[in-house]
Order: sequence, then C-alpha cells, then structure tokens
Amino acid sequence: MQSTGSGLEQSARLQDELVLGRRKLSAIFRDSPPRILGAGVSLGAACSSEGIYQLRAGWACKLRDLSIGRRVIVDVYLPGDVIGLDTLLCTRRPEEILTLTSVTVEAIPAEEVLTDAFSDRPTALYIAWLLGQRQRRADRLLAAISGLDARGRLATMVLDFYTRLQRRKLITRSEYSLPLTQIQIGSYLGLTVVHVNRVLRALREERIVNLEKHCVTILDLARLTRMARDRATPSAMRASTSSPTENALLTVQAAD
Amino acid sequence: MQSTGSGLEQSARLQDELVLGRRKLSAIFRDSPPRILGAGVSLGAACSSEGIYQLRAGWACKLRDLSIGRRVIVDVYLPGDVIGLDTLLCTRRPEEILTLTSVTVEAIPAEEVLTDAFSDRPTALYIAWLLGQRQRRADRLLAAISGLDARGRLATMVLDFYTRLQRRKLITRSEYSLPLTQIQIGSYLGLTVVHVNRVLRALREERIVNLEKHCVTILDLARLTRMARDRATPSAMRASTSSPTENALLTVQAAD
DNA sequence: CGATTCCTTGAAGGTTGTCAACGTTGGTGG
DNA sequence: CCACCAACGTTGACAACCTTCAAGGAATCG
Repeated sequence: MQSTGSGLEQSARLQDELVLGRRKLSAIFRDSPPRILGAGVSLGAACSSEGIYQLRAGWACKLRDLSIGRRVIVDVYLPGDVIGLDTLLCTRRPEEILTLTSVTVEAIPAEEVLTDAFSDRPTALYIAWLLGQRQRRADRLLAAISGLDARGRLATMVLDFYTRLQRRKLITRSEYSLPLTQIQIGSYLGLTVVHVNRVLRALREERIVNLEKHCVTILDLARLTRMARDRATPSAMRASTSSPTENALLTVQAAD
Repeated sequence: MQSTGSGLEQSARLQDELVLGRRKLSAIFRDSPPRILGAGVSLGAACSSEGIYQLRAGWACKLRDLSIGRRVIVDVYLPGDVIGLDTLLCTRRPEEILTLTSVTVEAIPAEEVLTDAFSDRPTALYIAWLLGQRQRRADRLLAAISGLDARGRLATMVLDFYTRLQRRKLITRSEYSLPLTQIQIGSYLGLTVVHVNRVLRALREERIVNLEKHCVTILDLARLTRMARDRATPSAMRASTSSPTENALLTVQAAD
C-alpha cells in the first residue's frame, strides 16, 4: 500500500494468509477419502470426476502430446504436491497425469474448488501461490533444457528433486529414491534413453552422482551444482576478455 | 457435476464470472496512467513499484538467468497480455521483464492486487485462469524444445504467435510483425543464432515461411503445422509397424 | 518360466554448436 | 554528407553432442 512503513507488516500478513489458505485447502482435501492407485495409471481415468489432487505419497507426472504417439513429461509431482490447478479453469483438453509409483491421493471435485476455495480469500491466495510455484518449476526446467547440455540437465534434475524433497523433510542425507525410468528421464529432459544412460555412466565414473536402480546418491554436490549452472564449454573463460561486443541479451541488460 | 443437468449451467456461469473478472481487472488497470517505455528496457527498473502489468501495445519477454552472463527467454508477451502474476506471491527473486519494442503498459501495484483483486471472487478466478493460460504456454514451449528439432521449434513459435495474435484480432492475413532478433529467437528456442539463421533460410527456400526483417509471412500453413507436430525423422513411419515392443510411455498410456 | 520392459553398449551418421570472418543496417557525430 | 561504430545478419569449415539403429543382457511380473 502507499502508506509508508506498512510494507513489512503487510508482507507478514500475506505470509499468515498463505499459511491459513494452505490449512483450509488441506482441510478440504482431507474431507475426501484418500485413494490408493497403482503405478502407471492415469489419474483422470482412475478418478472419474474432474478436479484437483494432492499427493500424500508416491510420485506422478504430467504428460503432454507432441503428435500422435509422441508424448513428453512436462512436470513431475512429489509427495505433497497439488495437481491440476493449472487446468482447472481450462475447459478443453483434460490434462493427463500418470502415476510413476503407486500413490495415495486426495481429491477435490472441480465444482467444490470453484465454490468453496475461491470464495475464501486466503485459500484463493494460496491457490495463486501454488500456481506461481508450478510456473517457476516449469521455467526452471525450460531454462535447463533450453540452455544446458545433457550433463547439465541431469544435474539440474537431480538437484531439483533433491531440494524439493529436502524442503519437505522427506530426506536428510544426500540420497533419495527416484522412481523414474531412464526412458522417462529422457522424456522429461528432452534426451534419448541411450544418451541418458551414457551420461549417467559418465557421472558415476567421475564420482559426481550415482543413479542406479531408482536410487540417487549425490557424491560431489559442489561439482553437481556447478554443472547445473555452467555449460561445459572450453571457451567460457573467454567471456571475460571478449571484445566490447558481447552477447546481445547481455548488452541490453547492461544498458539498464 | 454429480447434480444432474447442472453441469452445463455451471460451466456457463463460470464463463460469465471469468468475463466479469476480466472486466473488473481491466477497470483496475485503467485506473493507472499508462506508461510508455522504449525498447530494450527492464519493466522492473522502469516502474519502481512491484506489481502486475498489462501490455496495451508492444511486445516484451521474461528472462531467466542460467548462470552469470547466460540468460534465456522463457516467455514472450504480446499486446493484451498480463505480466507478473506468477511472481506476485513469490517473495524472493524479482522477475526480469524486458521490453522487445517500445510499449505502453498499465500497472497495478502488488498491494492493490492483493487487497482489491483477490477479495473479489470473479477477479480471483480470472487471475487463476490467466495463470493457467501462462502455464499452458510454458508447457507448450517446453514440449516443443524438448521434443522437436530446430525446424519444429521455429514452426511452433511462428504458429504460436500467429494464433495468439489472431485470437486477439490483431492480424487478419497470414503475416505479422515479429520484433524478436534472431539472437533472441535463439535464446527463446534453445538454439544458437547461427543455426536459427540457417534454418530460417532453409524454410524460406522451401517456401514454407518467410521471416525477414522482423516480418513473418506464412507461405504454407499446412506444412508448417505438420513440422510443428511431427519430427522430421525418416523412421517415423516405422512406428505403426513396430514390434509389440513400443515406446514405454506409449505402452503405459495404452494400458489405460 | 516366458514375456515384456528396461538397461547397456557399440558403431555410424545427422543435427547443432563453435569459431571466424565479412556484409548489412541504423544511429551518432564530425 | 560522410565516417564511424555497434549490433545484427550471413556464410563456411569443423568439431562436439546427440540420435538412430542394432543387439544382447538384466530385471520384473504374470
């Protein structure tokens, strides 16, 4: 607000409201009986009614068709994630969610979300926050696929799941279970199975990260982080000494 | 849904509410004086207060850092688009929006969005719809970059802007102005300038699409659409005759 | 145990990136 | 008006990365 000094106070109130919204949404979720589904089934087919879901246990992913017969994984959901908010208000194209493991989910029918959740300000705010969070995940993945090579993408993925699991207190050590097959990893990162396999072997031999039998062990967090940031290009150091003509996007930014 | 017959009626009411929400949000936007900015400036720097924006004219894009010195374009905004909703509730990391042309924008300060917009149900619904729309844009781009070669990505981009402009009645013929430089196109599609240039020349020579001097002319819509769907792989036709062992993601889907 | 999927590895080839150089454009100031 | 400069566009040669194709081994499930 324009009234000076209220910034911090408002920010704290926003936090409180978001926490309240989360509690309220969780309460609605708990009203529905939790369902248990096997691995490799479609959420839409399993739960007849449209709506949103929350994973209580297990992993799932969102698929998107490229053409007939070709589909890509565009998002991966971990325990605790809320699924389906982004397509709730989209009339056409029902989203396709696939379970990666056996899962337990709670669901809220679409109508109930519209009537109950959006009428309540804190809940609506929390939903918007969840949507923003999913968007940031998508942007991060997009940037990784668009700008990094296979090693960088794999490093990004491993670190992303690592931090998300850690933030939810689902792991403590630098080791976690990754239910994706190599085929699915390839579909998620825009690579072929063959190449995923090769790069994983290289990372294991270099003792950076071990990914075997659906189990990830981070061996060298520092190098892994560096790989997810920089591209392994020999000319990277030349950037500092490069002539006054630099990258355009950089230049425009520098003009700021 | 479970109450018979009310499905259609509810869906119609939802549409009405979204239209109402759009009108209300537009009204708030119009309360602010429109600003005119030059090309290549940061929205955040130009408008001191945090908040959301609506483009009335001109193009802009959202940048994301990969590492120091490397940034990619993760979204492109056209006239009419609302910007900044996804980071509104994200405390850290102010987003970086860059104008691609000179633009006129209207802004709503963050506090005002939180107090006014979210307290009103239709407006909150419309904001959620906008967030979902942006998410679908991101997913589409992600799928294209992850699964298509350079030709397919360029085709997807050209078609995407085409349909978005058309839907807003900003163009009628199959021709529009594209303010992105080839460098920026590369940054958006995960390609280098050199390669973007080569592929554009090929597409021009094949009389599929002409992209020159920031002006796009679609010459063969059918082939362009096909390129954005399928990957130009000689083995694509083998899929139909391929052995019982198909792609895993396909199989899981077929099991549904 | 068979069957299916997944994992693994090699060889070959295509797509894309890198490097380097030059042409083009648009803006600025002498 | 022209020279100059910076950013952008264009092209060629070469290398790196990644995919495709093929085949065999390992794991999983009924």
